[in-house]
Amino acid sequence: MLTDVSDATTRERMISTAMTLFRREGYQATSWRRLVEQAGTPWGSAYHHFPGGKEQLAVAAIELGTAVVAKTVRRAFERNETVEDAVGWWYRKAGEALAADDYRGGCPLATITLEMAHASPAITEACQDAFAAWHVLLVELLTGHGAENAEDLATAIVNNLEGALLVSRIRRSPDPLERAARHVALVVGATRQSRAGTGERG
Amino acid sequence: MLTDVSDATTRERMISTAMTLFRREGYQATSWRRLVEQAGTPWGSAYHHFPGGKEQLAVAAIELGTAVVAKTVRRAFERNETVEDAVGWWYRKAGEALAADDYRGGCPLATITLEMAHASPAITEACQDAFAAWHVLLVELLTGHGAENAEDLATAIVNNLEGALLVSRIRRSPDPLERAARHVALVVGATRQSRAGTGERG
DNA sequence: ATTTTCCTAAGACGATCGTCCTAGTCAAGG
DNA sequence: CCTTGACTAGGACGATCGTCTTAGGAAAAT
Repeated sequence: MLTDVSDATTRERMISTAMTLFRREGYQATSWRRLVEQAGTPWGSAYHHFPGGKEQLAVAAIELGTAVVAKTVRRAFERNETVEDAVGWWYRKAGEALAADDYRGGCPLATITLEMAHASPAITEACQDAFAAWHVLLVELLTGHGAENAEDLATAIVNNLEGALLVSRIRRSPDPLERAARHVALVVGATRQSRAGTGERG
Repeated sequence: MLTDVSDATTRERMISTAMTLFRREGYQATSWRRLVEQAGTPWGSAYHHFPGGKEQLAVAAIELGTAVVAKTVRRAFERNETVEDAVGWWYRKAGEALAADDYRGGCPLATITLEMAHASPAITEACQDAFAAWHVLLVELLTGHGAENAEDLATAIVNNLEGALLVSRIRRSPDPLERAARHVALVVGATRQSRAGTGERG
């Protein structure tokens, strides 16, 4: 009853390609036909793997995007001791990915979120879950690293990244993202001062 | 030859409705037919007023959105003395408009920016001009109000608003936007402290 | 060998899209 | 009167969309 390897491969390639195309061009501009062509997956299998249609594919792609971002966040806090360094690493990684993709990418969920926020309940819910998951994860990591007002800080970190990704993308420049990284690092540092901590990086 | 009143009315209604629909549902989901139906303008006049097609309409709608936001920013700095109050007023206004529109709206340019950033050069350029105009305007107003690092501050203000509008919209809650307002006010205040002479302590 | 199950090929289907076109209305200037 | 120009009604056009269907092929199970 477990899915075949080949089966999972076709399905996963569709989801992965969907995430990429939704990120680059959005939901509406991504058609099944162009997706299967880019993914190299059989066109006849679309509604076999996704009987719920394009909407179901989108939900799966959103869940993948959620996991990918969450993984990046966890890695950022694993490889860096202070909150400033972790957030800076995360933002820098996002900027590098954006530039490497010739400013076609950005947040994997931002475009589809704005497009479908009121058009599809299923997609809306998936996007809500994504942002909620990121927020909870960030609060947990921030608290674990001794941050004071983790709720406010997590919101600010996500807000700044989303906004900076948008502005950097349309400007085709890493500048807004880099400014955002310095901005958030400064805010985190200022917050920590009130806590009278150690604040020395290894 | 100046345009007729009736002529301008039809054209302007089309542009205004386009701005609203592009903001709510994006560029791809907004068709000419639904637009003229909503605007109450004649369907046969679409390519008379916009021979450049939907793309030309979009550019006009983006320019309108640019002007509308710029007007709000100017008003914010007219009605408030301090930078904190001005930005807080702006953010609060954005949050009220978002909630009043049942969280369908947000930034009038964000969705179309993400959708068309690589699909249409004309629309891309219009969006670039918009963000550049906002940035220049903000730097000018911030500098006029005695802010120190106006470039960084303007970037942070726009980044936070764009991100907060996205997150508030998908969460259907004013909370991220309100947190962003407090966040920016705090940052502006902290920046002003350093201008008084006290630098970093540690 | 035969049945069952999973997957794919290929396209039909109706709907909707952006665009364009032609005939016609209407107001103003001769 | 007639002419001219701006504007509109209404639909045709080809393309593309998401969805669904039918037939067939390839393993796996019996």
